[in-house]
Amino acid sequence: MKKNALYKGTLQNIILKLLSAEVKMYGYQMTQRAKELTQGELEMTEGALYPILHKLENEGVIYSEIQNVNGRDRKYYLLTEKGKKQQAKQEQEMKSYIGNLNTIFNI
Amino acid sequence: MKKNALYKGTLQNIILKLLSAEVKMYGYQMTQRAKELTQGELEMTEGALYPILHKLENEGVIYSEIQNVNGRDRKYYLLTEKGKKQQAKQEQEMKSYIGNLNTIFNI
DNA sequence: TTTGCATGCATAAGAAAATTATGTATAAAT
DNA sequence: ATTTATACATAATTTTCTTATGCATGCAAA
Repeated sequence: MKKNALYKGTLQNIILKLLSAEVKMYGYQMTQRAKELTQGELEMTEGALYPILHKLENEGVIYSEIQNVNGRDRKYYLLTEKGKKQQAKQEQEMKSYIGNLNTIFNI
Repeated sequence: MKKNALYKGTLQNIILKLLSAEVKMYGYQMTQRAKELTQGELEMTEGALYPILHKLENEGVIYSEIQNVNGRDRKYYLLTEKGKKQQAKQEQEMKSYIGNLNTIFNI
């Protein structure tokens, strides 16, 4: 099985959750945070991450601010008001999903 | 979001887990059991289910027995020895996965 | 000092894993 | 009689990811 196969379909929700827990985050930071939260098990690839971020920005769920740190540009993302609502909704769906998995795997 | 989007990548594991909890199961029965265990949230489609079953059978993870019940044929599936080992392994991966999701969504 | 690794963003091509649509067939219910 | 539930199957399409590639900077080790 592919390393991140189980996370298919959950990446967008994870990204929004990470964003909701901070004032702002940049892409690379999200990959690192996901990795540390899962003890290295979830390695978000850039090929998956950046297209999702661009799509969310196009939908008005997040917006970005370029910031220069130590002579390097970082693209920080923040939730919009719409995004905060959507995040809360999707978090509930994730909790329901996790509950269902617990039900199934604790038969 | 698509109804079963979150379950993408976990279907095979769910099927094996369901099989491990019974002596044998047939396809349609799996869709019904998945549905009742999740209060109707997970509706496994046949287009997803049957190809997975055929693949698992080709790999020697499960085997099948046709049985006629009330004048109708049912194709029952059972785990092979190899399948039982694989199921146990994948169940551990699922528990780790569920644990990681809990970590992320309980920040 | 240059070589490699980490940081940082981005996109294209391809693969994987589902959905949707369709087909066949029987049993039970309305 | 007609719809709904049961039961299996596959093809076409879509979604979502991986892999590969490209560009660029900072830092540490050799």
